Amino acid sequence: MVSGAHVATESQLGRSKNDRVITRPSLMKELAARGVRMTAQRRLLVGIIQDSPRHLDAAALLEIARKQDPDIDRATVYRTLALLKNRGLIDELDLMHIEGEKHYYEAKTNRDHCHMACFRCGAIMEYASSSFEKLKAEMVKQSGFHIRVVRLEVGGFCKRCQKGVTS
Amino acid sequence: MVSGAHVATESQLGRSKNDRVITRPSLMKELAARGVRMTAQRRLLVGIIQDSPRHLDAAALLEIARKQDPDIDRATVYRTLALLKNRGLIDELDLMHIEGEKHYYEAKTNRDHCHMACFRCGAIMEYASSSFEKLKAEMVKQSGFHIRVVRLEVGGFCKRCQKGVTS
DNA sequence: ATATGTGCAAATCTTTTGCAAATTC
DNA sequence: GAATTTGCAAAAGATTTGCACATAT
Repeated sequence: MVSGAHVATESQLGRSKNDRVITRPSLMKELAARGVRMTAQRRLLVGIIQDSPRHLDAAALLEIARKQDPDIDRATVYRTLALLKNRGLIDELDLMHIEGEKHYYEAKTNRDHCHMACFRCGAIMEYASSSFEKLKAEMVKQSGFHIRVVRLEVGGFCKRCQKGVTS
Repeated sequence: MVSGAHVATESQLGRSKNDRVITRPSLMKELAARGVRMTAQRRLLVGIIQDSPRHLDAAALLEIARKQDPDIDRATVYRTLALLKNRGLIDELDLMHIEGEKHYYEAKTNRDHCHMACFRCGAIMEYASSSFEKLKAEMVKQSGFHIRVVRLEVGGFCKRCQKGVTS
């Protein structure tokens, strides 16, 4: 695939065709495979992250989780996120700090992809392409660096918002 | 330039040849061109950012600045960084949160480049290549997104640290 | 002279931590 | 039953803000 590229809004994630498809392996299975002890809270939080159509920050995740379990604590959310992050099961995003300094999370996908954040409307678009894979391969080859995590984020203005941009 | 790529440690920045050279336009001139009012503190802070061979966080910048002007305040540092960031004159980096949640800054360079952070030794390597430029061009073309800022960061293990990595 | 920038101190926002009680394997 | 996880409450780290005074053009 030479020019293959795919732009997807979050809700379209996984619906494109062939090798452009972005999928998310089951977090639950990955945790089981790693022999991680599962508690009720972990199952709840992991399930929410797995299924969320949008990128959640810790506060949003907590809020959603509390609908199921009002007693769940902020600290548990952070501890679970750390657990998942350390095992490489979720990616951490800033989304160009479009809103505060908090972090956003998403279940690791089969392909690394870029997040494009619109400074005007706040939309987040995802972009995966073979060019990105090539760039990564090139970096590895030329530097000998062993890549664990990649984060490519772009800030600017989406197509719709470009008209009338002043600042 | 097809396979052209350049890996540089921070101190090597700008020393590679031809179109691989990474340079930093003068912040001072850019500010003047934008008609920004210059104060003694701004000159001091901007000069430090311009000349620093390493990526500075707000606290480090403050500390260095205080050697020249012991009265300069943290708030001024943050306000100056915001000014530069808003005008697109500096880039903000996380360096994969290799050390806390703070941000690091660098004067905008003529070419976007990737930062590779080694989780073991903490080294930061920079990587610019035509492939990166191509990827950006492709994103713009396919999505219609107008790019203002790009951030590509990689975490992992540098060549030297790969032997004996367990976790 | 007027608009803008600064220091100070307090506030805010996000994330982390120590510890006793609860839960999992 | 031993080891791990949780809630709570407090702390920590990074950044922002209101306001009276100082500075730049």
